[in-house]
Amino acid sequence: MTLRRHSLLSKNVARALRQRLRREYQSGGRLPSELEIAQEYGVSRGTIRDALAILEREGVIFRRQGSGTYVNQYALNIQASIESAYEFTDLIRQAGYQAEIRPLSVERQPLPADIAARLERPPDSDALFVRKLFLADGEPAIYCLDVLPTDLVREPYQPEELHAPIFDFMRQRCYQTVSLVLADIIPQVTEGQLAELLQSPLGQALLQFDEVSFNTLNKPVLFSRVYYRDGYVRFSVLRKKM
Amino acid sequence: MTLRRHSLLSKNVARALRQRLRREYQSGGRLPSELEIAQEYGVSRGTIRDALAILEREGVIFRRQGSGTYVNQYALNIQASIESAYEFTDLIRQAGYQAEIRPLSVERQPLPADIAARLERPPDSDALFVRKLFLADGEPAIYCLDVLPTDLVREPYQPEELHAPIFDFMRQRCYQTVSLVLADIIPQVTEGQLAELLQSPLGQALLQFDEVSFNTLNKPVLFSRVYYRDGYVRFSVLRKKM
DNA sequence: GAGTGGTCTAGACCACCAG
DNA sequence: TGGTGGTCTAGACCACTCT
Repeated sequence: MTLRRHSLLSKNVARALRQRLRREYQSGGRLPSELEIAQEYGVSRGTIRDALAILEREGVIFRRQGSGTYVNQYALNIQASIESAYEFTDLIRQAGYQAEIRPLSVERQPLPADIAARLERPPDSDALFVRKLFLADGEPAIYCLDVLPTDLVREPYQPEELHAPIFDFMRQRCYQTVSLVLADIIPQVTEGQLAELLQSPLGQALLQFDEVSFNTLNKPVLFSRVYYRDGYVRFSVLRKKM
Repeated sequence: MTLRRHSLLSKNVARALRQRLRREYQSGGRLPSELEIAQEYGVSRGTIRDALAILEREGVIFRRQGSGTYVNQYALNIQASIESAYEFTDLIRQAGYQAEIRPLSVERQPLPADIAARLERPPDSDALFVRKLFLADGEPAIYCLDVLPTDLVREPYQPEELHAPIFDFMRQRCYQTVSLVLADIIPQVTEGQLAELLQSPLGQALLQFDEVSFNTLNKPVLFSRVYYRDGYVRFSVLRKKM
């Protein structure tokens, strides 16, 4: 069994500090010095700095050399950080709505050329096309098309399994773990079928994400095209100046 | 004078490695072990790990415990990483176009309530409204409105100075350094004035960024609303699974 | 079992900020 | 001038991967 110590001391401290910030520093303020925190948690200063680095990357704190470590009260309330790959249902719930999945279809089709190229597969090779709709308080909020090359599937499965999150399916039936997602952000306008599916008026703006997912060996294993209706889910980005 | 050593050893190594990757690892591959790299550069393993951590955050490499450090050839060619705050002209140039700035207007107006709230200012307090257009190969690509509270301006200035990047103006005339930008990503449709300005047909999709910039003390100092025409600049996001 | 990355420690010196 | 964060070192042990 994995020991608690390994791989988690700094992360544990980061988690503890994060909770403490939400409790005691809602309106900002300065943290104790790194040395004090280190002594308080009984770890070395380096470990504390690792923990603080995690929180700094999240934007939750910022540091000023010679002065101290401060809390960023604004970053505590970001709706959906674009850098974390959440499940869609989590996204919807975090935005304050009741989440629901509506499976639409599962088909086997040949890969169109553009998707084949991004998956580094020969064109017209066989793939699973899985279409799903995600509802927020009963209203369509997210439409998702997943394209999975058929030859990756290693185990037999029930069709219903494709209604669950695709990453779970890939782990269990393809032995593929996704570790990285490269997404293109594309503004889009509702038209044609999309209007019906999302019950969105023609000409309304949407956010389209074209995503390629890579496994731990950095090979592309999944293409996804996702449409977000504005209003239900909104993304925030934290840009740091260097 | 600041010594070369301080604050830069790991960043220097990161830069050197980044260049080396672009030269020698365009199609992926495995790096030497951390110990070997450390000896090669004559630094400790900890410093190498700091450097590799920078590259890993950029997505340029990924590591597999017990196996090695590998190059991610896909992340090398991202057009515009959404997490770095570039100048607009850089964005356009990186996309392969000739960049040009066209100043539109500078006005003093009272702050509307929604922007005032995000800047934590009283409504109707005075602010500078700076409007600019950025062209790619002569075609409108980005429209930008900057809203700067007037009381932040500390030094007299020439109107032309507001044609330069706003962050430069803030540093020089307001003594304000922006260290963090919080952006909301909003899909939008061309309409009204925007169509004329961007010379974009009505009903075309745009990307709108609503940004609040914070200074080093984490106080909001600038609101910006930016519209990107799709096609000229496209954003990519790298999502890491944890 | 040998080699890799992941984590942690203890100590040092530096640049920066504030009183 | 004392305290803070920023950086670097040398060494240790661990879990994981590969063969």
